[in-house]
Amino acid sequence: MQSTIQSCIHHYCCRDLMKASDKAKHRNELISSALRSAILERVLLPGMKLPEDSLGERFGVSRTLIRQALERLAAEGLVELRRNRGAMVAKPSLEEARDIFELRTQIEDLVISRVIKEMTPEKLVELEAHLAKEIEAEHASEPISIRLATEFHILLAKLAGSPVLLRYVEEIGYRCGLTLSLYARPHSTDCGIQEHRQIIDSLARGDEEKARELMRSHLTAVADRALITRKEAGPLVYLDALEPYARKVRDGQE
Amino acid sequence: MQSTIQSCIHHYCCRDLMKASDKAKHRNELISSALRSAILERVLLPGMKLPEDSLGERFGVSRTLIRQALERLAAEGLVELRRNRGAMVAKPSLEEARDIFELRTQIEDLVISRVIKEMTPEKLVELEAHLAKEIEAEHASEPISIRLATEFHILLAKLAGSPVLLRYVEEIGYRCGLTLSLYARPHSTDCGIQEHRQIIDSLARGDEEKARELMRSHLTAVADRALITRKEAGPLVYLDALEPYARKVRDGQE
DNA sequence: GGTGGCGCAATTGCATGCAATCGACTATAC
DNA sequence: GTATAGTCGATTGCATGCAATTGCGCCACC
Repeated sequence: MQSTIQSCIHHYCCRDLMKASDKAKHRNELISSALRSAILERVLLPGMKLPEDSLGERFGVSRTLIRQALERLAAEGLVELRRNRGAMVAKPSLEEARDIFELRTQIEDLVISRVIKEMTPEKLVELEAHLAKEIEAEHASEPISIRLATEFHILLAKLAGSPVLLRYVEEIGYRCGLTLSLYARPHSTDCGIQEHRQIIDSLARGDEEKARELMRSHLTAVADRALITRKEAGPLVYLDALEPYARKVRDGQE
Repeated sequence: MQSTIQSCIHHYCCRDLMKASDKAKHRNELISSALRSAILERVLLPGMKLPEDSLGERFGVSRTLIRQALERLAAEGLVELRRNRGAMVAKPSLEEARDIFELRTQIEDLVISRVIKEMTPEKLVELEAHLAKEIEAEHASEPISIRLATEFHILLAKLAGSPVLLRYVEEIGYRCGLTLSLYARPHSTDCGIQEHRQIIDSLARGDEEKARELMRSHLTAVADRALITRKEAGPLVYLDALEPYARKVRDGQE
């Protein structure tokens, strides 16, 4: 009796949705994604404490899942985890920030040279569409521009067609986003939409040398514009602004 | 009463060992390190199942810790984690293997240019010492040569003086080690000790161009030598050879 | 008034237990 | 004999509970 329903679901899954079940994410991944977004959108500021209990309550899950998410983010460098003293949003040092940008420059150089080898009209359309979103967000002066700018680079990595490359560009891009939120002036959203524009154009022309050069100077420019002085960390209290992120996870939305 | 002993230890720690307590690793990290070593030393072969229960029993801890370690290794790409179906040592595809080596080449290029800027006689001595270990291991034809070769590159990254760079070189180096164990002939331990020799010499001369060129050709050579045909995965049964690794963790050794 | 030790509250570290899920096996129908 | 449905054992997913650790405030003592 207890098994009939389950069996149906089970066999249904196995037969028709084999791939979907592989794609199904664990809940801890949903939570770490939510926290990642919150960090990149400056809802959680560097230095904020992230106690397992409160987070668990907010997300409607137990500390087990929260801890898994935090541990993951710590491995990515977005969160600092100190033994027996809890987690907090990472506060990368200026030197660390420079190192990350340097590494990013090096890696995205590879992205360009790969993406240009497999460029197609469809991919160009995708890039244009993303750029349009960036421009729109800038006009509305929405605070998600850092995230969108980061996602432009991630989209490039996706189009490069190497999952490995994508994974590292994502991770390093996120870390750069975090450092920007710590060091950059809040509304220096001139983070190079124009430069994204030029990169797309070079890719469209198939001009690899130019595209690589542009990407290199784009990234060093972003770093130079941003990494000047360190802003002091925001309030250490822990905000309710996290609620919308939690709601999405609780409702099982992406 | 219950608190006197604890307090003593506590205050002792706090006062005299502040740094040590920060350095103290969580047990899950010890476990993931142990598993990582086991994978790189071909004690755990690609495709082997890694059930939480058996591992927990062997390491003398609960499934909670094992799972954390596995999750970490999965994030690093050494382990594949399929929903509700457990973990196994990753079996990177040939294409993935190529991508990783390509990325590695790109990153280690940066390592060279940084390490050469901060080269000192002491660092050269360290490099020489490591090379000596490699040669020794080769003569004894010990099976840890893949690990040692990997650690040569990691040592370089350490000497580059960027924790961020070190972290990624480590991770990608480990993944390359894993792919080598899947694709390379077991005793092709000619994995370029001679080439390591030449790289050190170039670094000693301060010849950045040459060193970068050597590193690039070294890595592509390693990849080309190795990534030819795929060996079929070893037995899926799960070996007791893990015991020495487990013992170290249980005894609290590094 | 400053220094050093102790207890307490808050928080994490980890083990355990129960329910859900998966793959394999068996039985039944055609 | 093949194909489909149902069951079972093994294994993971997640919540909960208890013990250990940490930092802070309090008090004594110099």
